Amino acid sequence: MRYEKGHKEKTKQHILNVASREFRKGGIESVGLSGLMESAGLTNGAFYAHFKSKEDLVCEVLDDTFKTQIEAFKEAFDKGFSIEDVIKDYLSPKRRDNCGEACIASALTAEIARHPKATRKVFDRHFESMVQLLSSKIAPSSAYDSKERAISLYAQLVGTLQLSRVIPDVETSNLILKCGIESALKIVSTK
Amino acid sequence: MRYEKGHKEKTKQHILNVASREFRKGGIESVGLSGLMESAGLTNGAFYAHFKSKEDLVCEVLDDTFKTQIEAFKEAFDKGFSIEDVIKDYLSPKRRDNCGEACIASALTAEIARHPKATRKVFDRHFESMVQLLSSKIAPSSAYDSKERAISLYAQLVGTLQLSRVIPDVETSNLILKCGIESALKIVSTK
DNA sequence: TGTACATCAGTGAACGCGCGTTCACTGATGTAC
DNA sequence: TGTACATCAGTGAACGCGCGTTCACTGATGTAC
Repeated sequence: MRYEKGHKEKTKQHILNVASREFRKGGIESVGLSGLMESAGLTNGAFYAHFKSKEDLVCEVLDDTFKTQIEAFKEAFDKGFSIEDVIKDYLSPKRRDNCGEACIASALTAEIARHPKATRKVFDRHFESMVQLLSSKIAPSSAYDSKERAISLYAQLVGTLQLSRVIPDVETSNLILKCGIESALKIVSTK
Repeated sequence: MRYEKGHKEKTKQHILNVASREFRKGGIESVGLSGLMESAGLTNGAFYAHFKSKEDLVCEVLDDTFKTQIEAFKEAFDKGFSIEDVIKDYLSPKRRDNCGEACIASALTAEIARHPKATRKVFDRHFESMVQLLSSKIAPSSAYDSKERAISLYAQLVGTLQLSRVIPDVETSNLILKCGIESALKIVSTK
């Protein structure tokens, strides 16, 4: 064949990576498929050799990126980073300012809430994994309690990052990050 | 004149109300101006008699709705409702399910973060008012501390409502609301 | 070994459609003389 | 009192443009005989 084995899979993964970055940066709706394929170094027509529709792409991006980000958290924990470290990294100015490389939930939750149920189920699946991972790192009193605190924590993280991004004044924005970290640390600490 | 005095102002306010609801329901980008004007009982061409551009409409909606919602909070407090009551109402299934009538920040923060600085400044102005109002209702240790807790609280509220909306499973979604309330109550309580 | 055909990732023009925006026009009213 | 004109909120067709999607085609390779 013209292309080496696994070429198509590589191309698809490349499109997924480019789409994930552009979605997080500009929102799903603002990304056009022609522009996206051009960014990926291909032409518009090739899109449908890889995906059934734009909504199909959204599902695949959500699945792939969320999974990757949970894996990254796991790796951080495996390397010895604490949940406190992870919180501080998540709510860092770097994450705030580089939306395209940051948490997909912080960028797209509100928009995906308006997508079809099938798409939201993909989100749900990974949300559950994320909560499970976070709760396993929260100092336990009981398993149930840890899960509840993991959910609160995740909501705090997502809400904080979003507010810090919308506020144009950098000092206020930094204060928001600081408050989010403070609150998140309280949530994970045993009392 | 053909129309009674104040007619144009009434029409403009009506367009603002319709736009606010549609923006919160479907996101700003998904709302077309022709459809919007039709929903308001007018034709597309009339739009530019009231607004300079779609972005101008976004600013005016943001200004008007955010102001109204802060007023509504104030009125609730004046009527004797506590901050705990307000939190429970904010994170109720009713607010989650009626996006078009709920908090504009929970619906549009992520999208507005991608809008021009001028638009985000409108958000900023009301965010500061909201924080001030909330902090005045948080049991004080020091004024600064109350402000920080008000910011954390607002981020918790926004993040929780968004996550509860994206999750299709109603039980999980209710659990998210419950966890958000729990965490929010901890933030406002003196310790 | 040489030729005819099958495969298939990617090309690029075209489809109908709705977008934000513009603008000449309508028509009911108020004003001037 | 009657007529001519100004006002102005709203109408509705039209603009160029980019959207998601379709599809006939390309061309390099592998396979069959």
